[in-house]
Amino acid sequence: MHLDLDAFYASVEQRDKPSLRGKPVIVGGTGGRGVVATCSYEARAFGVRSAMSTREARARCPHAAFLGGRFHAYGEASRIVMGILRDVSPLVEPLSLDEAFVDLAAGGLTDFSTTALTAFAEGLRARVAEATGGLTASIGIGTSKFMAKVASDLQKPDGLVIVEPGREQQLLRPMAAKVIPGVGPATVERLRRMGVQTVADLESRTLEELTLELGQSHGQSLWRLARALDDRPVIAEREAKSVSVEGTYEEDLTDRKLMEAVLTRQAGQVADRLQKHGLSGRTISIKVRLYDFTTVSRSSTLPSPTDSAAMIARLARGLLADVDPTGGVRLLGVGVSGLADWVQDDLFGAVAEAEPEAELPDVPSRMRAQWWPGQDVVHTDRGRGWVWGAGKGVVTVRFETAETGPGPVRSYRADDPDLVPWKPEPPEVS
DNA sequence: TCTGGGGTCCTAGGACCC
DNA sequence: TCTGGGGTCCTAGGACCC
Repeated sequence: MHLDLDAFYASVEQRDKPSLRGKPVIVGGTGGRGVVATCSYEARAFGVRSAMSTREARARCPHAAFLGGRFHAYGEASRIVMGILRDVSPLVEPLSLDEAFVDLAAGGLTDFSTTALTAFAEGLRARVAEATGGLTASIGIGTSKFMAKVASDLQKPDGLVIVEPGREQQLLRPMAAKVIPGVGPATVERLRRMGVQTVADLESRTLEELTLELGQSHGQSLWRLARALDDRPVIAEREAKSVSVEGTYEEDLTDRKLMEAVLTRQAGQVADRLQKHGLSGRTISIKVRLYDFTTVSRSSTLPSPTDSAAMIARLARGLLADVDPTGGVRLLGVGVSGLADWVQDDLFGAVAEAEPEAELPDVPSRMRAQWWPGQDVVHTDRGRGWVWGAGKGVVTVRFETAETGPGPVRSYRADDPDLVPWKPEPPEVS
């Protein structure tokens, strides 16, 4: 079963503010560069859609209520609904605040006749409405995740569709290929060039044709889904793989110092969230969207995971040095991936995430390292060090350990073949 | 003043290792 | 003159989803 709450954020707003009922409500970014997250059906009548720029939504529906969103309220409503679903079956896979798959066979349900499923689903929709103060949900039920999801979309809002076993292909064949999850604008265009518009067209193509055009993974997935072949299980608990914070600014940023300040603040927010969930990660990334909407990312992987705001900020600022922000930057972001569900002992705050001490005492006079001008941390094959100073072709590195604090200081020739310059270009050391 | 923010998954190339 | 075949890890970018 797939359950989808209708126009979720907008519906919560209309529930909580009676004056908004029956009126167009648009929730999303309200600034000059905002987009629509969700809108009520009254707003959809004016052509407003999710992901549309708020600017355009205002032009189409100037009298709508434009709201920034109260995510606490949405989270609360979501928790209530997910709780009801978990009453039905232990196998509930939330996809977002307003959507979930439920494995009905893993729950108590034994009668899968259409009559019994209809009664069950209508009862569930009534329970959701009652427990949430009137929110409506659309439900789809089928023999796979794919079919359930397709079904829940067919009679939105406030609908219920059950696709009986054996009828999958006849339902899918006339539909546009983009009903298949994973087929977005780019794939639609490639398929169109192949002469594929509908699921039936897709089904007529061989596995070889599709994998050649779309790649192994995507091609095979489409070949299977076009035949309604889908055995993906409902997975109740999925672990997070990354944590990130990003922001688009009303006006493009042009000052590097300001960008560094933004990254530093975002690193703090990322670290807070990591710490709240007991997570830490090895790979620190930044995302930079330039004035022309081109997006670049840079990342760097540490020898061991961190959840330290200072460490993440230091790395993020260092990564920015490798990006040319000429023309202005509209978005900046910081992320941490390669998550581990444990945190290293943090004896010295920001600088305590040293290598295991056993690797440090014997600091070699030569080592492989990554360093570039402006970077104040060096990762080596023997451990981590802080750049103490750099000049006259020499890099001085101070090593620290959690046990002893500041450790030995060593100098390395910057042109030493074993002190490998980090990309992209050999650094000019002045 | 076109085009959010939080994610996931995939691909491709290079370094490196045996 | 000719230079394998697996595998892993890392980085960058892109497509996609809600």
